[in-house]
Amino acid sequence: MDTPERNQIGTPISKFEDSPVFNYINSLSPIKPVKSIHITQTFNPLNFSSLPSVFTSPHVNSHKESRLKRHNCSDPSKPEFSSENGNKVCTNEGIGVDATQLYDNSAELQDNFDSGVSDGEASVEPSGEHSKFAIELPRTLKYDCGSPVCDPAPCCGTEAGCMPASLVQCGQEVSAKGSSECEVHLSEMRRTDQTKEGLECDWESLISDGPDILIFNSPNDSEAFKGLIQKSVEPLTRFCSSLMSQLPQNEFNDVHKMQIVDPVDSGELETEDLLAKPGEASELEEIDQLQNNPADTVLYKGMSSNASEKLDNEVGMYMPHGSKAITILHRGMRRRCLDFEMVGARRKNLGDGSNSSSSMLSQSDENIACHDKQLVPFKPGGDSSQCILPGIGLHLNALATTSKDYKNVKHEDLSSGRQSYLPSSTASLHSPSNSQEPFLQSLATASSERETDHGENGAAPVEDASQAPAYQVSDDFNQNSPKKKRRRLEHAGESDACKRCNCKKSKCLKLYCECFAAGVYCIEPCSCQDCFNKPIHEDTVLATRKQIESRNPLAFAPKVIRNSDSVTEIGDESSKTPASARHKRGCNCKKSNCLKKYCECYQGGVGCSIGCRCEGCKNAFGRKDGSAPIGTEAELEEETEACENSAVDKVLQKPEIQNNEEQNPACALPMTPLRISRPMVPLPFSSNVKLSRASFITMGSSSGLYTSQKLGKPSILRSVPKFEKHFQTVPEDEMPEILRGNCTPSTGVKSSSPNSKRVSPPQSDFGASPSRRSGRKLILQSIPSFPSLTQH
DNA sequence: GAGTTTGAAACT
DNA sequence: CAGTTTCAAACTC
Repeated sequence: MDTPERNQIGTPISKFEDSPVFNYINSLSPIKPVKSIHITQTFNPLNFSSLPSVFTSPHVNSHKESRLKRHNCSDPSKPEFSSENGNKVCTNEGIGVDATQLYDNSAELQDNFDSGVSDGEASVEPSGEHSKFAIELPRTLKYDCGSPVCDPAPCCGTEAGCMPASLVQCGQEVSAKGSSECEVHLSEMRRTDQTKEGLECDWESLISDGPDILIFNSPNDSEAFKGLIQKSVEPLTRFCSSLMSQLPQNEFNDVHKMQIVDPVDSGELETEDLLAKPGEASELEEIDQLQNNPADTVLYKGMSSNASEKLDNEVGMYMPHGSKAITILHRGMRRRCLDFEMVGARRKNLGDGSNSSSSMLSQSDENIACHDKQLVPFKPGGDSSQCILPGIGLHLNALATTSKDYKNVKHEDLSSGRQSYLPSSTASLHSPSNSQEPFLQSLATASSERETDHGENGAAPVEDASQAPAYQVSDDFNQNSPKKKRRRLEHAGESDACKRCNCKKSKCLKLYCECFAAGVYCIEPCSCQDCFNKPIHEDTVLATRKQIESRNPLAFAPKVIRNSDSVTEIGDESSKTPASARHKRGCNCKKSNCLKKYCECYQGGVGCSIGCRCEGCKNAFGRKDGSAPIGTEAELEEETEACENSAVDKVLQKPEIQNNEEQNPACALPMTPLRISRPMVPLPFSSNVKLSRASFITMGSSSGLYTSQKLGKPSILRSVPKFEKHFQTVPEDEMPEILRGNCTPSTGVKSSSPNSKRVSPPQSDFGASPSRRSGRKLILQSIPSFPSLTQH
């Protein structure tokens, strides 16, 4: 494919169509067309516009679904287009026509990429717009990845933790399939949310069936990375991806270096610089750097030679960034869903793993496991959610809110992660990474070294990472009794990703089980009996989840929605409820006065709202009547109450939490990347309930994420600040989204969900309230980063 | 560690 | 939709 096609890439689509090559390609396997379509979509700015829709969640899903169907019907000629493809196309919406046109191009591009090494060049050649676009995406991704912690951390020995979502997914997908397919899968995964169960099946089948070797085929790691990125971003076209792959790599490399040298500032500066210089020049510079930095090239690109083994490592290296970016988009979904789904995928891959290098799989698994473990904590919260993140469920939220002791959380996450065998890396990824960030930061230096090593020596890093946490793990193991667990949770941050349940009759397949509710698998530390919430019973878990979600679409959604302070200020309810965040459904406390953890609001560190049906509410975070103290007041109250109650934990922990939240916008805003991701992610999971909320994350799911960012020290996260702004705004959005989707009658979620009653109040408030509007505006603004890319 | 309390989740 | 039961966490001793 070295032929003229490359040159053509940059040329207008029309030319492609006319070109014989185009026709030839069309005649070729249908598969390519699909991918191409996918890619094309990514290019089209409209696609980005579609992203927002994704944010909307439930009702959005419905839209997408309808669209998908339409597309599918429209493209009967292309049997190859599975529902998945259709979905993809649909997501692009307005793009439809363009997609078809680009379709061919994309195919060509793919061929070129496949051919090999030339990718980057080819991608570069394309017109400035595309290239810029591609570049921007990577940047955005970086931002998303955002939290410096996450990025660096992954690189660090802790990779397991960091790698998480992106790696997990990428690793799984990549390992199992090819980068190209990974893209498809990612899109599918997104879609799955949107699409219905049927689609899920397809997705799974694809994963399982997917060529194991695509990765190997990929000329270099960059492609795999690209794939990941693309997956995350769908909108990117292949050549764009190629550009991204190069640029991102460079950037990433630089970032890593910067981080290593000066973890704190370097990251941000770079990101800023990149942002400031979106132009081609920057790209060229980056490219030049890559070329000039043999080491980097070796790390990222060099893989091609030794490939399989190194790929994993490299992928891990890359993935964090790409994955993060992706995660940002998909975080919400991934947290939980990823945990479960991904696990399944991974299993399949493992099962099939025999073909590809076992070593790679094992490594990826380890990484994933680590991530999962981290995630487990959560939150899912993201990162997965993730633990995603801490995923996003209560855990995630709690994590976000309670990010009490980052260190503690980290320990738990890590320990739990290691101990537990969590397959779901994706969901947890987000959250986990975040949660771990602090910890990672502490390890930063070591990690940085590891990264470098890692890039060079794939396997070693992983082992190191595993080892590093080991000591922590031991601690956790020592504490198995419920009380100990409790203490752990309390100290570590209750919510943190590692939730440990003690279920005896529910088999951990009901929302009674915190682990299950958080979208994470139970792990060793759990004292549950007859536990089915394990990867082994993935099918059962998924089925149960679906069932529960069918009853209540929001069942796995984060229970606590946090609004930014600004929003609260603006918001109508917010005025009433000082708390920055609100419990999704509201509590129903009657005896605890909302002063104990029996109260979900209190547990989540949020004030009670109108939606609460509690009696005698004295929630320190904010009373139902709105008298609740805001900010300092709340803290004071808490402290006083804590003193009264002699709840030492409360005094120590909660105040911190509040402080964290308020002080750190990111923290305050559950929105951390995870949440943002959530919105971005197609809640559509509806079909795949799994993905839907998980936020992880939280962090849902990806709960861990929140904490990480919040907790994350500025130094590491510095690069993040900008993101935080976006996120902050986003968080607001998130609430609205959740609420919207659920609340708005149109969404239908409400109707379906038993909780709709409870939910509705807050929703209505948000919807009507100006605050909410502001939230949207913010969202739009915040989102721009993505759109900006599209604009080109 | 055992027992009690509590409120969400699940069921009818 | 309301009421009841089940469940597991939170809490107390």
